[in-house]
Amino acid sequence: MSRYERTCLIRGDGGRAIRRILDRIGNKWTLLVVATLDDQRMRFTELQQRIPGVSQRMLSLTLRNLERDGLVSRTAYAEVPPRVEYALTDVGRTLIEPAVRLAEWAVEHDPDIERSQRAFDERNK
Amino acid sequence: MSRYERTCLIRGDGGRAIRRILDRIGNKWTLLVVATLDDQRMRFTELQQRIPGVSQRMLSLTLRNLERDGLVSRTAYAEVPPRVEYALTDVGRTLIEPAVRLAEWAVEHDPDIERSQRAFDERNK
DNA sequence: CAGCATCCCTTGAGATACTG
DNA sequence: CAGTATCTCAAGGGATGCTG
Repeated sequence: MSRYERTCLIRGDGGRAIRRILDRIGNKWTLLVVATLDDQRMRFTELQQRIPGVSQRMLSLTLRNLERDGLVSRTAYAEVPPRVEYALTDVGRTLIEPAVRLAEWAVEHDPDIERSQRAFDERNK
Repeated sequence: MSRYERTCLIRGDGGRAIRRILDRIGNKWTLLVVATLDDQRMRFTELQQRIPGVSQRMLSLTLRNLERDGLVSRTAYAEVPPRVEYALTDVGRTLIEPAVRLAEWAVEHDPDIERSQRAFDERNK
């Protein structure tokens, strides 16, 4: 793939492709939920325990959006007390790979970036 | 790399790694600017023309943050009228690869996702 | 247990006007 | 040309309380 073709994938259609995905995963909790469910299917409360800092409200909203997008499946069992299990779908699992690439980039270049920020702030203070 | 190790890259440190990168690139214009600069170094106005919809203010803010992070270099020439050129740094270029992966994922799975959304909305209307 | 409803505050981002 | 300064609005997200 040429350089032009690569960036066209991002810039194509006025950037709508990249916008759609960032609108989905760019928020605070989505990728954390997906990564947590990669281990195993899980109940609501367990998910909340494994994701430090997430509120009931935000976990609920995040899961509903993921279900709507077809990345997570929701299974409610007719029991008392209620039991609901969430799991990644096949499509949801395919998101892990590019997300991990991004995380690798973040971990690898974070020192450079922090150094650059300090230098910049020093120059412009 | 095991499944556990992969997702730990995302979830590690309470999700701070993924948060840092999403705070950087998750906004509306950053990846578009980076992708546009992948072609060639470019002046402010040219950049604005090539990125449909970006305002002067947002382009300015986006470029300053990218410069602060060390992903974009800014070169001002002492001329009248002023000329300023922006270009990707070496670190900035390394971001293209994972970003393209993400865009590929978006393009590939967008039909699935839109179908899932319509079905979800139909069920819950 | 697994949530929804409400309130509130902060941030992202657009529009407009001005400047070295 | 290449920005900055203000203003404004909408969305994201936290805290709290309630419920089938």
